[in-house]
Amino acid sequence: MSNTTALSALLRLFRAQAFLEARISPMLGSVHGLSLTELLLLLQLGHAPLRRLRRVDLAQRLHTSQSTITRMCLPLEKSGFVKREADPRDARVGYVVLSKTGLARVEEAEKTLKRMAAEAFRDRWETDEIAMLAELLGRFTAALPGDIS
Amino acid sequence: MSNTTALSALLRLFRAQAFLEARISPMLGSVHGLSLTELLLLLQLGHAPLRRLRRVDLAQRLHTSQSTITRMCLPLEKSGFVKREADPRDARVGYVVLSKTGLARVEEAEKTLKRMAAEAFRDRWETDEIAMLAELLGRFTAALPGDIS
DNA sequence: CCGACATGCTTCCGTATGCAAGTAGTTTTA
DNA sequence: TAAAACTACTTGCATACGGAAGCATGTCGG
Repeated sequence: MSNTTALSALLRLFRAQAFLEARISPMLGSVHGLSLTELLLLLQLGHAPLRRLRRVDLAQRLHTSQSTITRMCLPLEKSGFVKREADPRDARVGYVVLSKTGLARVEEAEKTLKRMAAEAFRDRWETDEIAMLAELLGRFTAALPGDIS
Repeated sequence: MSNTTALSALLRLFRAQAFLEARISPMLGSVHGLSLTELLLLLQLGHAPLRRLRRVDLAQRLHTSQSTITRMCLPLEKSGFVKREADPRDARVGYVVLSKTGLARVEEAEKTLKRMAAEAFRDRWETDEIAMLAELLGRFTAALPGDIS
């Protein structure tokens, strides 16, 4: 039954994510002092026009809540990786802008992540199979804003 | 470059997981009163021999810490879904056993999850593509114990 | 023009989680 | 066989997160 296949794919997706996050997150933290979610936030900013996004758009792109964005940005501001910027047209919105140092940091961390991604696929994977996996996974969020890669 | 493809696949995996969890988890909670992680825990027990597992094995299968298992089991015990059982050979280990009511509940919730999985793949997916995705994702954790599905 | 509603963000509170330390029990080793 | 090392589990502490409420601002309809 196709339902069973769909369930298997879903369960394996959750399992693979937990497995990969458990391997990648500690390394990322020890090398660059960034959590995985922080890196994903900075990557979103790096790929956004003018390297800046509204907080509500960040929340949507990361599938998280606005309050999480608010709190995640505090240490990133203290570290100088992002800066706050107001919108002259609408006083409600607060942009999160990636700074120069933030850009440098995210590029370093992206290299590390790229290395670990290659490591995760090192055995048992052909190049076209990795591309196939990326294509299939991309279907879930291809229509949504914020598709890095 | 193959590194870039691997990075894309990894980023899309994280993104797809966040997207799907955001859709599935609230539904699961409102219908069955279970969080996604609780359901995954109960599913592990349901597929284990004698419907029971040591806490340390549960932690390994769910890629989480032992302390999380300890705390997650408390409300599940209160609800009567799981029971504690000692090992006569080794007084250190505490088995977590799925009860009758727990089995019934997990089977209901599994049906819901199966429906939502089918829903997630409803558009833009052929049956063999879903199977392909499941096969590819399974490679990450196929060698590890606790592969449901 | 102004009252009602909508939007963007922050704060408060409850919950979930990992890590380190602590406890109890088992295995290894000298 | 006794001390040391290891294992399974629990607890304390710090952190991360979501949802509801609150606040400021913007928009719409009469």
